[in-house]
Amino acid sequence: MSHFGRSGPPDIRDTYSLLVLNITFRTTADDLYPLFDKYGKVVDVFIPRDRRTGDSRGFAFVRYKYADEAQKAIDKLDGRMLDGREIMVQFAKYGPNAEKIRKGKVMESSSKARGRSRSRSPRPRHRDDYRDRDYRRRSRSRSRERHDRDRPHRSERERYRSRSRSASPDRIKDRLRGRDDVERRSASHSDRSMSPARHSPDTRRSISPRRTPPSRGRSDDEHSPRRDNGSPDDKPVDSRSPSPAKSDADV
DNA sequence: GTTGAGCGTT
Repeated sequence: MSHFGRSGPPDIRDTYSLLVLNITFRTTADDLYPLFDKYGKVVDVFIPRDRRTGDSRGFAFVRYKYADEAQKAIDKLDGRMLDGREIMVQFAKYGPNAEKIRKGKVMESSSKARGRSRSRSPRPRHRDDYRDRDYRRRSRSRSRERHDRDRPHRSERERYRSRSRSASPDRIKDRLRGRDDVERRSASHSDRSMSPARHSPDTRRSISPRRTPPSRGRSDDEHSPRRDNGSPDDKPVDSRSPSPAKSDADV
């Protein structure tokens, strides 16, 4: 898409990766290519996008063939106003495949680079953690995260349970309230009846398209569809010392 | 329709 119609990285043997930050969410590689290409030979321009929405994340990667050109672009494009926003251009530090990058230059597996890389790593673990979180959360915008957190969406499962009223622990609570339960139920009924959405059959489907799946409903119902259990054979260590485990716990 | 610190893909 953003690779000029090509797929995947073209070729990174001796290219300098530049990181462009603070760009607008509408900025595309095509917009950055002519801008950066003016200061040097741009090998490729890539803009990470969200896999869910496909929207730009707000930064792009520009690959230069020579460092002098890249440096020049940084000096010229860094701080430039783009679409009403000041963009920041700097050398990329971490490669897509954790390759050895020095000063934004992508070098092949060099033995000497490895030794130096060790002492030249001020904060490598910080990045690893960030990447893991990124893949899991996939949320780039902090505001959005805060927004989601603001909303105690509770687990969808809990919501469903409240409506289904088929929970065992809830039963105890209901008994304590007794009449409250009746009233609540009545209100729920009234509320449901008042729901105009019920009028539309299409809306009903929109309410929970992936909820209440007759096929895998059982699995989703369970809090832990995947667990270590199931195949104890997978853990030979347990079989080796099943007894001492308790001893250690006591101590 | 929103957002704004950061580091990447078939």
